[in-house]
Amino acid sequence: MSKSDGKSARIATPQAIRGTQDIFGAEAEAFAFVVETFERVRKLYRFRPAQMPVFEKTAVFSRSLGETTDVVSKEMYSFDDRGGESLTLRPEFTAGIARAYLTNGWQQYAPVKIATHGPLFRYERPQKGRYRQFHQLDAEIIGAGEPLADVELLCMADQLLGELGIKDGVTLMLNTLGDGASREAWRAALIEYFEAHRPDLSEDSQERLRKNPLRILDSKDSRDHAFLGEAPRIDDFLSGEAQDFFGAVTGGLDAAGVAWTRAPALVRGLDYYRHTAFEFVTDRLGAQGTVLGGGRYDGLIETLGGAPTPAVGWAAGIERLAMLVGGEVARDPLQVVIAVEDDDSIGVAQRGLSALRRADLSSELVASGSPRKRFDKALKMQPRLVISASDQSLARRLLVGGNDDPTLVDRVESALMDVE
RNA sequence: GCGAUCGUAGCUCAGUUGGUUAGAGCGCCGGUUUGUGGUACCGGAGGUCGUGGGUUCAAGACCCAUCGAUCGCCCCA
Repeated sequence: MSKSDGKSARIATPQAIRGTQDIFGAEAEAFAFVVETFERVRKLYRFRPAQMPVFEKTAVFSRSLGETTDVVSKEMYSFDDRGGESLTLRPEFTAGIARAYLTNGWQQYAPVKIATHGPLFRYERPQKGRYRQFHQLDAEIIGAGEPLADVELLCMADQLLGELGIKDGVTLMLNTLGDGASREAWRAALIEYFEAHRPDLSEDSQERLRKNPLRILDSKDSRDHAFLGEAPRIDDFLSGEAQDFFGAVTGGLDAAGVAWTRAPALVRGLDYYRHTAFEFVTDRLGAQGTVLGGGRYDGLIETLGGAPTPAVGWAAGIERLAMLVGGEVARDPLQVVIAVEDDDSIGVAQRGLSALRRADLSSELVASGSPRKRFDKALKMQPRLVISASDQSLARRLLVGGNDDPTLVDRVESALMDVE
């Protein structure tokens, strides 16, 4: 076969799907750090681990999120399976957890604190910190109607951000949407108010007026800003109970030493939210400012056919948290490298490598390339200790670094005791 | 779904108003040197210039389309 034939037979490498990511290197270290930190904090707050399927019957999401929301109407990955049933890759955690709570009888554990994390899917235009397959941390308390639950969740979120070392520049924006009656009265007043100014609103907000009037409040269009100051405020529609509830939440946060800022225009995109709504926001991620968000969703379980059940929860984008953590995450240090400086010593090197790893010492072997360059190659890997394998022994050792853990040498010696 | 910017070795980038065989640094591989806190020198491999059309005697460069990335809008974590 000629050379040109070989070229024409070349196989094209399939591309990754738009909006998906291959995470490696520093990004992967940061990602893992976020998940590990979440797991640790999760245990401190005694949230129970749970795993839900990545796909559900489409109704799980369409019913709970509302048919008209953008998420349901144009952002879901839905498909028919071989049996003709419409399934959907989960665009969020909450609906699936609520479904699992009902179908598995988790009521018996109520109030139950659940934490999970994993991939979510939304068909959106990708940009910084926003992907079609993205990953979230999630914490929920189901079956608890007390403001104490809201406070616990917020404390947990605050501590998580603290332990990730990213609290600088991140603020907790807090609001209440009131109970169902408060929320509806406020919503009606907002519609009436904005309807009167309809012709002067931006095109987007005219559309919002029809689909999601609360969202006009955080419009970025300057044409809308003139009307926001005079707009009806939720505080004027709160029932006594709703006021007390919010007061208990803010009081609890103050007692716990969690800083917060009242954000009267903060609303939730999804209809099932009541009472507490919150977002931890930053100005360091461009348009994707929300780093963690959630609230109380007392109405959700009913929309899935369950008994009225109070619940609160939050979710946080792992990619966004990882970006804030940035390059501050170091890889786990490499403890030992064995440089095989002549090929006759490969056997003793392999025996030594196994012994080191069984002794819980992270180790690598350098046995390829020019033998004379292997020691330099080992040094370049920045281990704590380099062992030279030559003349069929592991005799020569070099500690790398000034402030070494003296026990490392002892551990290596005892691990290698039977090798030579 | 809308608008804008950008796609050249593994990575970061250069490539003049279109003009021979597309370059550099880093990284990788090999040789020599050094003989151990990351040496120095020499050599080598590696590119359908995102992809497909078009204009032209001639396209990495210009035009169109497409795919992807980035930054906004929308939406949302």
